[in-house]
Amino acid sequence: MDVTTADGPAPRFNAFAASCPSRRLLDTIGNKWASLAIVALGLKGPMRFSELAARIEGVSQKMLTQTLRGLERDGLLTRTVTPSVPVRVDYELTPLGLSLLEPIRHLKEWAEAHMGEVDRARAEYDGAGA
Amino acid sequence: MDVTTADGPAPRFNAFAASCPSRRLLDTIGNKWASLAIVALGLKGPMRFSELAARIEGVSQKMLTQTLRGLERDGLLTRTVTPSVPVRVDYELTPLGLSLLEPIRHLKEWAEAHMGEVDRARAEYDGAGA
DNA sequence: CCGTATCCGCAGAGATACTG
DNA sequence: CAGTATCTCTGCGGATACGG
Repeated sequence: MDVTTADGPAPRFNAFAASCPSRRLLDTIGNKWASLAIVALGLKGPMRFSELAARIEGVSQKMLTQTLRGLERDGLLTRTVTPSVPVRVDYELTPLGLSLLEPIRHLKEWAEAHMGEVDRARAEYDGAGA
Repeated sequence: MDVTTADGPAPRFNAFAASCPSRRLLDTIGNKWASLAIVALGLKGPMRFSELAARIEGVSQKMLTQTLRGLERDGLLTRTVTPSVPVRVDYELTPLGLSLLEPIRHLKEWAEAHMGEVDRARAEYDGAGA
């Protein structure tokens, strides 16, 4: 989709432009359902479609399918279809997907440690404004 | 949207629901321009509005203003207005904002290390599909 | 120089119903 | 059970013009 940047031989990574890998990563894990799916699979191991749907609770079939497809495409998880009478599909993190749990954990830790401050700052800001 | 989690004593953080702090954090740093602004300020120290606009390059005034306001509201940066003849406004990360650079750095490192694999997986997936 | 206000277009999220 | 297809509608994001 991104044809904006010509086609340089990926000279450096520190670009602030859209071609930066970090930006693309944020598009993935910054996505509401994608991060939840990754964390869910990371905590519980392989899961079926309906398990994930129940676990995340709030996601629609469409969004879940779309999200999982994207993650599969990115090589973060595998999709295994067992053609039994009721079809069974299992999703499992690849090593690559598992490795992504680490930075996500750091994010989570920061959130748990500091979101209280953010809430306070927000309340104060809103209060002062009003 | 049930209000069951109205004001509990923050029992656990592992919720997959929207009330989880991690989710809210993702809303912030998952935002295209917010992360770039934070990283820019982290690398270069205090910056003026126009500096940021030039640095990020691609952001509109509206989006930049909106983003910076949001980050200010969250206590991640400070906004200092110097009422000179042409108004001068400086933005600077707070300690809280600086601390956020750490998990972001982890993300960046993962991206630089693994986005190549993601690209390959994506190419293979697309190729096999077609 | 910095910011606000307004309008508009479009991608994406959700609900629903159907197929294998 | 898992997934696709279709429709609608919100609201983000961009361009523009104006104010302090």
